[in-house]
Amino acid sequence: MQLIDFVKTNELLSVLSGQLSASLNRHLNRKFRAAGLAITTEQWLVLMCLWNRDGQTQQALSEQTSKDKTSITRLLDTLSKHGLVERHSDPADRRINKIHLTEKGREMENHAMQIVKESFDQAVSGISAKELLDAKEVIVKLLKNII
Amino acid sequence: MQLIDFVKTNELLSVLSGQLSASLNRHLNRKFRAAGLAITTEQWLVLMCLWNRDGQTQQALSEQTSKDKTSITRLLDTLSKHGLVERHSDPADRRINKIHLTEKGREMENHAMQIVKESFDQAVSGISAKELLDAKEVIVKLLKNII
DNA sequence: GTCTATTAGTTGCATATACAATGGTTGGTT
DNA sequence: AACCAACCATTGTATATGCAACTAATAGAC
Repeated sequence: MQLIDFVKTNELLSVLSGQLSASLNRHLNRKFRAAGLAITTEQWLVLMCLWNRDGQTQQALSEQTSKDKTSITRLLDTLSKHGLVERHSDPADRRINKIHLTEKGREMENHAMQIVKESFDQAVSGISAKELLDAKEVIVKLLKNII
Repeated sequence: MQLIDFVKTNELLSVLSGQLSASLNRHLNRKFRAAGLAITTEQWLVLMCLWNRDGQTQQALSEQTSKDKTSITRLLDTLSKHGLVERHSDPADRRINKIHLTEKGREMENHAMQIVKESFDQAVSGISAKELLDAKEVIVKLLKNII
């Protein structure tokens, strides 16, 4: 079998998942922008961790988001530049930064999550809960295989 | 229902798909590097289009890969810098660049596709063909919903 | 107590991505 | 022929990402 055929018939799933991820990101980014929210999907993911529990370390954010700690450093640079979070050095362990939402960052939660919900509802329309659950399980299996 | 709970229970699929895509990319990038192949997953996707049919326009590559044409311009800048492709201006329509593989770019096909196959086999191990097919169909439905 | 290993975070470098605006080119309309 | 709309590609700007190498601080071994 030609390798190119192998890809055409089988491997598309990984390409498809990339396109799905990119499409979802683009879609949500445009929704945020259209709503006047100056955040990206990636920033939203970090903010969501903080809305869930404020004052986490960069390491913890890195683990929850599955992003490299370098990416977290720079995402927080941007969020900080935009006045949504602040780094507070921990006096008990000076290696650590505790990341805290600003008032502006806290206020953004409801609006942002409303946009996300609308975007999600649109994405899953016409797809049954069982289909979504099954797909989710397959994705989790795939993820475990390539850790 | 708190929006944060909504995310925890339902919306994870889009976050998961992002993590799957990022993980697959990282995994394949590392495999390429370990094999001494100086390409990225994104570059491989473009090269695969050209291995399938050489001499395509940037517009065509943009459509096949679902990437912005700007991204294609810059991916081709990199591929060209690395000596894997060449832009040939079309004399019949000078707006168009026809993208051609170099010898080096052509030679890379078998090795790269072998790496991809290994990576794919690892990712799908223990997952049935039906599960993969079903998941693929759900992904396609999601994609259609957010075009 | 000192030395070493580990941990947290940052910086340098390369790559990838998108949107907006721009430069040329072509083709259809009049 | 002149004009305008549509099209292809590029550039400017901002963001995101990862790996390697680094600094600083803590924890553990002896």
